[in-house]
Amino acid sequence: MRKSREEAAETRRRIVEVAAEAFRADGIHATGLADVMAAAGLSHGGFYRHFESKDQLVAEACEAGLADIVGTLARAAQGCAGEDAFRAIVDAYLSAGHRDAPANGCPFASMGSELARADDTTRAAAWCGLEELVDMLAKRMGSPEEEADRSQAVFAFAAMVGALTMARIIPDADASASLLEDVRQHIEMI
Amino acid sequence: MRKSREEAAETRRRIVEVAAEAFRADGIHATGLADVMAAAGLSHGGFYRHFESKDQLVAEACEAGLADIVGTLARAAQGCAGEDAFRAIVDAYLSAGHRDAPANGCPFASMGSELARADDTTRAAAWCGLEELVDMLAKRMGSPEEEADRSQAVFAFAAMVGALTMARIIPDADASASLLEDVRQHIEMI
DNA sequence: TGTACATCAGTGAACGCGCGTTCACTGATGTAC
DNA sequence: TGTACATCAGTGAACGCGCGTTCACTGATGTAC
Repeated sequence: MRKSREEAAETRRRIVEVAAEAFRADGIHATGLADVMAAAGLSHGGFYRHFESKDQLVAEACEAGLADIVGTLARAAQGCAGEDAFRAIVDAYLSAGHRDAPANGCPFASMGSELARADDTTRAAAWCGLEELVDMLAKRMGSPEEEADRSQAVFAFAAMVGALTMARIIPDADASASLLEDVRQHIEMI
Repeated sequence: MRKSREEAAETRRRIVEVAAEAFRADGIHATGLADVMAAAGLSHGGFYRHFESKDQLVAEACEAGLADIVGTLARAAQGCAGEDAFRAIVDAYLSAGHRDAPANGCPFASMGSELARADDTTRAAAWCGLEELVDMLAKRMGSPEEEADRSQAVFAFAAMVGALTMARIIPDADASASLLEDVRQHIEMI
């Protein structure tokens, strides 16, 4: 039953991808390795041929989820220049679509409080992703000073993460939507 | 071994209090009922004399945690008037002390992503607490229009929740502190 | 007020279940000659 | 290029453990007369 090296690498990649979705959809703790392996079309016994532990998978899945949202937001800004690009990113992040599809969205909003308790490797990966996201926003702010751009980008991103997290908690659809809209408008006035 | 009605009510109150701390410290999923009951000085078998399910405890603990942070922030603002009171609340929320003591802090920051997956009762309780926190901030903003105050308070609180969540994820102490400081300064310029 | 009995807060053991992890096994792949 | 053998990706069953929940039991509290 041995698979070729390329097939094995593809399997590993698929496990990380599936895990990145499952952890964001259901939470890290609530997602079992058997769930992940089944979603990848494998029996769970083979997990340890690819990873040392669940923690290692969490770290890699976190990294993958961050690369995912970085890509999604970059695509949302494509074709827009300067502040329009900034607005496009904020709009995409604070959209009902993003709120309702955590599995493909921002790991900070979908697993933020679990990441705070994750091990050093995972938190380092999360930090690295945060820097990418902040840089991405900062480059599209266009104020005179670079330092000010970065600081504003941090502020904007914090508001985005908090708003999306709370929009998912609020059980009332209208209240959830108007929270997103409130925060969107204020960020775009920065 | 039966206890008096008052003793039983006190026991119940203690279980909720202890759970509110444990869930915020370690997460909802990672905290077992046996842990909670042991921390309350009880064997875990007696849990169902007081609650129908873990979910019910989660809802009540969420409510208790929110009342906790509302009280803490109100106390922080005591003796300050108008915008000084607003600033005092923001400072307390975005402090290193709050970051390093999640067990007694804001449930949105410590369990935000888990609350998004909680049942309707818990999410309703969380929403209710959110309204209280936003009102509390709004009343201390002092702009001409009440509507504008509320909208700014929502924005400020979203940034506070996002900032604290990320400050807990970032493994580097300096970077964590400067994120809090960045966001604090921007909120106080609103 | 005193007595008889029902109630029920809390104990401690047990339930079935799913968790992360391990392991013997399989057979196709990769390697050495 | 062909053959012999080592490697190892994936299977499926099992490990010990902790989970949420249930239950028989205890004895002090509350209630009815």
